[in-house]
Amino acid sequence: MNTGVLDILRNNNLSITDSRKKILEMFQQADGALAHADIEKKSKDKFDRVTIYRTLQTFEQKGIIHTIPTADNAVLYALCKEACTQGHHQDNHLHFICDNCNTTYCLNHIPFSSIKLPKGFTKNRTDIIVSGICNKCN
Amino acid sequence: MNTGVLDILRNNNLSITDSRKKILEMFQQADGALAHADIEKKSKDKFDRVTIYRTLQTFEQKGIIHTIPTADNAVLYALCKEACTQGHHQDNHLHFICDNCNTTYCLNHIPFSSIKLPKGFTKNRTDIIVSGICNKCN
DNA sequence: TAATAAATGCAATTATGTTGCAAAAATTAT
DNA sequence: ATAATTTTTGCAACATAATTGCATTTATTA
Repeated sequence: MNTGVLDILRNNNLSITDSRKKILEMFQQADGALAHADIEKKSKDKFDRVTIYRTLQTFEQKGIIHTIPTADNAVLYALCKEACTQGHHQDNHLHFICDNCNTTYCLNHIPFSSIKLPKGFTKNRTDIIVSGICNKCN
Repeated sequence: MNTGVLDILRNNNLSITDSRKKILEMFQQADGALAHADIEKKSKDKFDRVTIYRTLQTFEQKGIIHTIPTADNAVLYALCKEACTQGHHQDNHLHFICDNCNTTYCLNHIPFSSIKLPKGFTKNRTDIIVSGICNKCN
């Protein structure tokens, strides 16, 4: 458990601190996406709000986590499963948000055909967000 | 121009007010997506911020506009092209956001294969957001 | 045109995110 | 192992975004 977390931090040249370890563990255990607010709630009176913002930002820059856009103005973060490098995320997979329990799943294994854009458009990042009811709520 | 706006409001059982007319017109003229902030800027010292919030909310509920999730926590709104009814949006089309000029395009005509979810998952809404450089900036 | 219903604008409040800086912790060099 | 250096944290202050209640204004209906 803890070993993976330490490795991730070391591999990314990040100082090993309490907050980084704890927040990374949360993502591993969540097995889904977390919002800033979720982390704040789960780590009751542990870390400052600012620390959480900065930690998420650092993780995102390093390619440890990626953002998932949602329609309701709440940015979600999830662990990058594939090989992301600093500034170049490769998480072009599918995200599913349950309208009922609000859990966000990363459905890495679901394929989707690559999207052809009109002439003159260059693709950088693709986000597919499907919402509906998940298997637990159905 | 104005006729269409009035029809839309009437068809949705909405009182015809100045702000609703103006904001609807903005969407029609924009031919793309608008953020709350865009509307606030375009309608200089005309409507209260709160009115804009409430108008957008009303339009969204009625199925006149829909939200477009973005990675940078800025919710965008655009006119619904297809037949949306209250609470049931059908805007399962593609959105393209230019990383350079920030314009958001609704690429209705681009097809994409429908996405098959794992067993137990029910699909309600699909959002595909592609970001990159648009034809004007390329 | 009067009565009723709905929408607006203002003020106050809450939530969300950012910045600078001193204290604390982690890394490194000795 | 300890001291010097660098990085991170937490606090305070600030800035922005969004929500709520209520009185006034505007639109709809009778």
